[in-house]
Amino acid sequence: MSKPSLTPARSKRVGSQLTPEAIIEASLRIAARGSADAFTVRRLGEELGTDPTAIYRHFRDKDELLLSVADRTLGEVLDSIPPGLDWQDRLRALAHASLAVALKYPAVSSAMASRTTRRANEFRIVELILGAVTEAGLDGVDAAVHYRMVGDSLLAYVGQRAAYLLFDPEVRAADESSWTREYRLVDAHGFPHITRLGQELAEVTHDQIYHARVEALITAIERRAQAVRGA
Amino acid sequence: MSKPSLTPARSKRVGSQLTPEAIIEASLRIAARGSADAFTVRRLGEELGTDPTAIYRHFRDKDELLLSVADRTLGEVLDSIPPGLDWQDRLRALAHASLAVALKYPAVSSAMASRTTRRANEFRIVELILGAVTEAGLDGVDAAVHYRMVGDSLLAYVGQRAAYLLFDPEVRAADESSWTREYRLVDAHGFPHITRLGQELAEVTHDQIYHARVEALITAIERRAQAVRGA
DNA sequence: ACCTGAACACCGTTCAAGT
DNA sequence: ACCTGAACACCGTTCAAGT
Repeated sequence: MSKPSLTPARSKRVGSQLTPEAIIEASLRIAARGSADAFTVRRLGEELGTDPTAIYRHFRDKDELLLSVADRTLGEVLDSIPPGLDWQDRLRALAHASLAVALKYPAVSSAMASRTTRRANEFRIVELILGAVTEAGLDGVDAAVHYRMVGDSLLAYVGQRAAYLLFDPEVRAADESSWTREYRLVDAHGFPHITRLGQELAEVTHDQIYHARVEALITAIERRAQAVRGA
Repeated sequence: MSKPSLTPARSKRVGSQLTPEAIIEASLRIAARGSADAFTVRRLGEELGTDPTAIYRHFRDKDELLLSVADRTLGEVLDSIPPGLDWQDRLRALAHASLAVALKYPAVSSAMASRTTRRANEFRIVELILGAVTEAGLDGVDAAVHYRMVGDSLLAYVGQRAAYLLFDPEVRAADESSWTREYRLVDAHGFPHITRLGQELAEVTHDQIYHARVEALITAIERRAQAVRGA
């Protein structure tokens, strides 16, 4: 990672001021490098060609910057959801886009798994989910609770996947191989199910789990809507 | 946090050696203090009355210690699941116990949300979930995928709740109040659903969301079992 | 064989000093 | 008004030195 000889890092900073916009974009570039490049204040200074502490002139602290950066990634999620879908496919498209963006910017998504940006694009996603559960037939408390179920679950899922991407390669390798190593060595009498399903457990894919988790949310909404209609 | 005058911190370390056991127990005591006391190597040294680096004689690194500590907390989860429940109630009891233990040791649960301990108590929990989905009527790939759906979802959920507990009080306060502040100020024409459901969104409880998320998992298993029986 | 403690390579953030 | 850079209070981990 030694500097190339021409420009310091990116824009020359030709007398021009640093802007929140430029800081957010530099953050996205760093985050997009995944585990290869930690998203730190010092690294951000390098990327911007300024002193690391210069960002404190534009953001109160790193957390406030993170919220702004995260809301920008939510914009990317929204942009990739096509119009004209029914509520189920709208939620499927949201899940798909959320995962893609989370894997693109793992440091951001991982840090946001328990958080709220409280910014413009988050409002739009909330409105989108509320529209979906409303179209499904829910209202009032039911709509609010099922919105939170969907929103929190998606956030948790993509955050879980993103965090995994950020671990040391050797930690990840050890976790990944557990189904073909530690779990294959368990006592057959004490653990009959693990023994019987060893092969299948080792071969489960992220895609299968993703599908099961997303469809479980949709089914739950359909179920509740049916119960409400029946009453 | 100045030392009291009598004993250094806990056991006197009366010539006796440090043991993995003592290190794990000290870790659990620190983790149980929540955000009041960060789970760091230096803090662990204080708690044990030894030099912080002494633990490297017993664990390769902090991650390996974390896995051992986490597996101990899984033992607490297992101990609080009563016998004799049908598969649905067994999963409900597992979810309930997992959340309770995660909120008791937030630093551990938060760090484990994307991880595997690959140790004894984890094997027992996997066996428990596989037993439940088998009793529900699933087998082979279906059993494996639905086990992962349940296991990963519970881990993500309790990790999400635990991580939230560890944030600065002011960060948490800002996130919590968003439903009564930022979300109440959105434009009514651009965000009709948020506007209409503002009150309900602000009043949703953790309990309601937890219930919806856990029941969604159980329903998904029931659904798949019905589909398999029908074929 | 195990523990100590200095040291290293990192973090986020503050604040006086520069322009 | 904004950026710089030294400094502070932290991290996890290594390694030579002690016992």
